[in-house]
Amino acid sequence: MVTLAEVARQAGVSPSTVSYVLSRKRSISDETRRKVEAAIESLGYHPHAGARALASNRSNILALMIPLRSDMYVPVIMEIAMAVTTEAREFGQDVLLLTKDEGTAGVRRIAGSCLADAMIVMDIELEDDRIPVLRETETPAVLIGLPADPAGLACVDLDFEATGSACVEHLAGLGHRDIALIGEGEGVYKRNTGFAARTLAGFQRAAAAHGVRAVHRSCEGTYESTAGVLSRILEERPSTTGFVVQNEAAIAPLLSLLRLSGRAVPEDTSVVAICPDQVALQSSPRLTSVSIPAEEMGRQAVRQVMAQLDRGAEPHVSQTTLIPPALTVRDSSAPGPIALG
Amino acid sequence: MVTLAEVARQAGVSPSTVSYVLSRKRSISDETRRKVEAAIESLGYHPHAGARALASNRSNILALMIPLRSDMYVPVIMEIAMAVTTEAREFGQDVLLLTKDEGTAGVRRIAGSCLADAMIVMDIELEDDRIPVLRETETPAVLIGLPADPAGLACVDLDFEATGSACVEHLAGLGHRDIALIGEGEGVYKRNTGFAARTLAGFQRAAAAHGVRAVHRSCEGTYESTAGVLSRILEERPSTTGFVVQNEAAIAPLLSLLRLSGRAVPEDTSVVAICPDQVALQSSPRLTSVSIPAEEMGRQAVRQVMAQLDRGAEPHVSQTTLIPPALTVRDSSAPGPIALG
DNA sequence: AGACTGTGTCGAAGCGCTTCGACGATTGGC
DNA sequence: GCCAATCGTCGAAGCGCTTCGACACAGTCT
Repeated sequence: MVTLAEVARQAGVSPSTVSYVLSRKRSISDETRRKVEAAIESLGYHPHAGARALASNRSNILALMIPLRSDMYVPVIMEIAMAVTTEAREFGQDVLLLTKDEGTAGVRRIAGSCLADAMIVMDIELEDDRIPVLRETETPAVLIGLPADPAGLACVDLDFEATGSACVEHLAGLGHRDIALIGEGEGVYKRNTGFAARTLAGFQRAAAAHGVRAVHRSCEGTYESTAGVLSRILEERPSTTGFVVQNEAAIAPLLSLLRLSGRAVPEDTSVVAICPDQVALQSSPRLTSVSIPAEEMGRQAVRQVMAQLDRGAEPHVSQTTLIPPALTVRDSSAPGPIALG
Repeated sequence: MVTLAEVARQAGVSPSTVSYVLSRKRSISDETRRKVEAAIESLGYHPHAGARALASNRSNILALMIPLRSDMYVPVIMEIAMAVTTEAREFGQDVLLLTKDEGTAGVRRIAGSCLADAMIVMDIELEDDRIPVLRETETPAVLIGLPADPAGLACVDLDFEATGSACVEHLAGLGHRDIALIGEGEGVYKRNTGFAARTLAGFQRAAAAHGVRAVHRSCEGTYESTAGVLSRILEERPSTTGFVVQNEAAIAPLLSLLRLSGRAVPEDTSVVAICPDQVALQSSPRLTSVSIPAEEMGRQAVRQVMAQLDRGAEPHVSQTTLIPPALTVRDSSAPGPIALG
């Protein structure tokens, strides 16, 4: 182990000078800086992380809590994790991986041991029990997702309400007058993250604003469940020509069911999905979709958390960052009844 | 921040006694232990990670280096990462997430700063440049994958050679006399991890042993490339009735191409895949497959690395753990020409 | 010229923990 | 009942770093 003291000796300066060269917290003459940097280079010095954390009360570590097993599409989680890790390095931070199943005890452990300077928490539930602990321990934190009460905490998420609206607006703009939202399973609306409910709200608001008739059905995602949902919709509203799908698992079944029922996509029926680009591109036809901005969310989360750390004890301005949806038009949506006259 | 000293005061003992209660490195009377534990509990004490790392020269952190973006199936990487994290917690360790793109500099940084006690390195290339650095820095490490020269390093991987053999044996046992291996793209055989080459070796060895005619073609995984490979195989060896596929991307194309060419699976042609269970189960028909034992690999890697840490300076017995393949028979393989008489 | 203000550097204290040696208090052997 | 061994506890010395106050020196202003 090469220590700061050895660097100092080699450079012919005192240890504190080396420290100041590294931290830039005091001015250092060019000559001294050069000597010190040369010594660091030649010895291959790296500051001891533990010693640094102890003395400075900063570990330069961000804890990232992710779901252990998830209903969410795994590659999205992975992409967020990678974006967080990459962006964290830009700030000289490392990332500690925690699993959600450590729960509140995990949060307490990290906060109590000063293992990490801050936390980024994924898979946020509406009434997430980690949130009160985060508040109580005063851990700088960013949530990826939006809880019922985000007061005092920074959040980053896709603007699902705008997403719901955007899908409706796209379809309405194409002349569809009857549209349906095929959503997540029942449970997701109650229990979980609230994103589903927010999408629905945006969907309904935009439908009302554009004078479009809209129905919403939750769907378990299996082939059978999707078939049931679809046939019910078509029975009640045979004139339905536009579908918005927010359910990874239901996408493939929906497409093949539409085909089976003789409704060509996009000629007879338009489909807009809310899903990762990868899924939209793999489908046939390639889907018009609002993508899940995984990388953007990861980056934003890190930036927010670093901003919190930098501003230190200053007033806790917790902002919620809702990333505006980006709807990409592909091959699954086309003009509907009105436009066609 | 509650410190060990405060716990000591509250319990009416000296700080060192509290430390020994925690570390169990010296015997402590039951009464003292109880008092100390009560104090810890009531104060919600967690040892300061940095201070502990500094004093004990152990960070209780494992660094996990994973590919940033990968050709590999992302959920497999995720599953390994989750298994590593979960298993690490069993040993009281946390996991630091690094990306492969930090390369040798990343390894040096972690080793030099004592940020982690050991490394688990994924996505190992045959001549991986991180390996010499791992040796040179004497970082305890486990590789997930098998490099050309694993000397002095512990490795964990699926036994791909046995996997290749197992697939052949399954097909041969069903009476198939002409079989083909549809493998990864050209590049993978040269550049990369060597698993493809090992599978091929096992495939060929078993074919020879069982007197089965075997061909191997690499495949880029696109629909077109798969079509080309398949038609070439069927042209040269029209009697081919068994396929082994080691290429995520080629599975779906292969199945639909076989269907198009009028070869029913499994009635006319048997297919065995080497892929995650999830993929095998999603396909239609559900595929007979050798799964990628992601969780097992993650767990094993942690156990190995902890064993290295525990045995400390003792002779460096680096063992390579090859996980035996498990072939699960599903709906894509059935008796071939011989068995049918 | 003297008082003052910056600059650049140093010495020392201390962050919270582990661990070594020391030291009473028991205990056991004879 | 004495000596040695053992047990349970303590005090103190660091681990490698940051950071505060001090200080020497040079330049600026009356």
